[in-house]
Amino acid sequence: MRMSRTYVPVLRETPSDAEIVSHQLMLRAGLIRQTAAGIYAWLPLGLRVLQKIGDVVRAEQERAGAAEMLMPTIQAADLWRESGRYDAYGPEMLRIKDRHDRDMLYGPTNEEMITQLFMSETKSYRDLPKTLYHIQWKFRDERRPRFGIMRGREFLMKDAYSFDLDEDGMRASYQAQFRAYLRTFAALGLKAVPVRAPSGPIGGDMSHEFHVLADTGESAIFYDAELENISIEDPDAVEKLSATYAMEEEEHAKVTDCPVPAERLLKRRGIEVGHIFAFGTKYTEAMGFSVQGRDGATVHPLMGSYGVGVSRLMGAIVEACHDDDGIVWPEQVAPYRAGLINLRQGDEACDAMCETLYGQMRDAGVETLYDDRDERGGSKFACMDVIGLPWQVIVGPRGVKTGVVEVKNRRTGEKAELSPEDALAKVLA
RNA sequence: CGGAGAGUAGCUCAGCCUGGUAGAGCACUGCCUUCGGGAGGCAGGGGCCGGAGGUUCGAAUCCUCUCUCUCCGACCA
Repeated sequence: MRMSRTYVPVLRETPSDAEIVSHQLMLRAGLIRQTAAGIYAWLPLGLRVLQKIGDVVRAEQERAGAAEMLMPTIQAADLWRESGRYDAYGPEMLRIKDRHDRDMLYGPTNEEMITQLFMSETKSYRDLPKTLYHIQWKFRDERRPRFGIMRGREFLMKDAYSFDLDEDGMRASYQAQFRAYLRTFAALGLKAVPVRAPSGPIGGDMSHEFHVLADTGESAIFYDAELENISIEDPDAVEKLSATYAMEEEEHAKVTDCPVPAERLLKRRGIEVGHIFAFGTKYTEAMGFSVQGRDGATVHPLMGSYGVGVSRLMGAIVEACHDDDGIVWPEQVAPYRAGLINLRQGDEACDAMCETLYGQMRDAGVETLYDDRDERGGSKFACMDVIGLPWQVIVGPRGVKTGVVEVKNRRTGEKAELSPEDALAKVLA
């Protein structure tokens, strides 16, 4: 994409109402703009990142055997009356009326809806187990939205729902998602710690929060240093992680005899990006969903639900991946792989070199953002650094004379003068 | 929802206390000089000073109400 064609409103100054660095940088890099309290528009660059995060999430859900679908954002209040949550939910739920004065709502989550959809054609134990998910916009009318996209009112979330015949099955579904989460966060280049979550009507070991470690995280977590030695490649990773001490500050405070020796107990800050829990028959009972078992008896399937804050993840990634000059995107989610900088737009030789390279990069499958604007070099450098693409290919009159371009790695700052062919190879590798 | 603060140019902000022709830097437009890490000069464009009432000869400025946004706290992917 050419800068001259897209919309990337990079800000030189930090907007005054952005408090944390991820919010500041997302605004400065032209990824998002706020349109109301806690509600954001995703500009071209921001949308690309959002989609890439979604792609990673999808790949791991697919691997875990969860099938993607898509449920609506607007739901009927009657559905929520069936589970009793319409009255229980409180002012966080955005309630609206349609033209016929029917009570509707903008969904904050989808347990009722998935149950209703799934139960209508599911009558036998042979139809289980199943895990379905979607990636959809949610709305929760937070009392106080803050931290930019991290605590917005409207947010993009992956939520999966599992249905099982018995508790062993539910546990297996839960663990499959647990594993998928470990893989997902690792694939995004993040270090995530699964933390035993307080709630969970089923029991302490069936609800976990996943926290991305970042100094600016909202919550403090305590965990056994041993946890960091557990590889997610380990076939028993889920069991081992589940058995390793990790608690949020509040819960940790309640623990009277912590099993971890003081020198092994780490305190870190984290951003909650995922939450999984199993809740059994709560909704299947309330909504009258039962299937017939092998023995002919009817049973209520056991459910679990598994959320990932897709839009929040973007904030968490920026929080974890930036330096003084701007964002430093992990390759998997960078809006483009490379930025092509023409230092002398309008110079015949520079333009020609850039156009050739741009075409070659495209043909080689390198997603490229070409800064073809008539701007000074210095401003293009700064702009590209803020945006934070993994690679920069810099074409200037000095190098063009001798047939070389400069390739810079955004993360390491390493620069090399190379022939265009070698530059392309470097960016590809 | 309690407490605090802010709304003036696209962005960052001054002006308000003490009422009297609406400002600066950056950004934007044109020209010149520049051009390898957010250059310099000259000339321009751009504002119902968040909104509504009030006080006054006169309100960005004082008073009242209201809307919006931000921060702190209690709640949450």
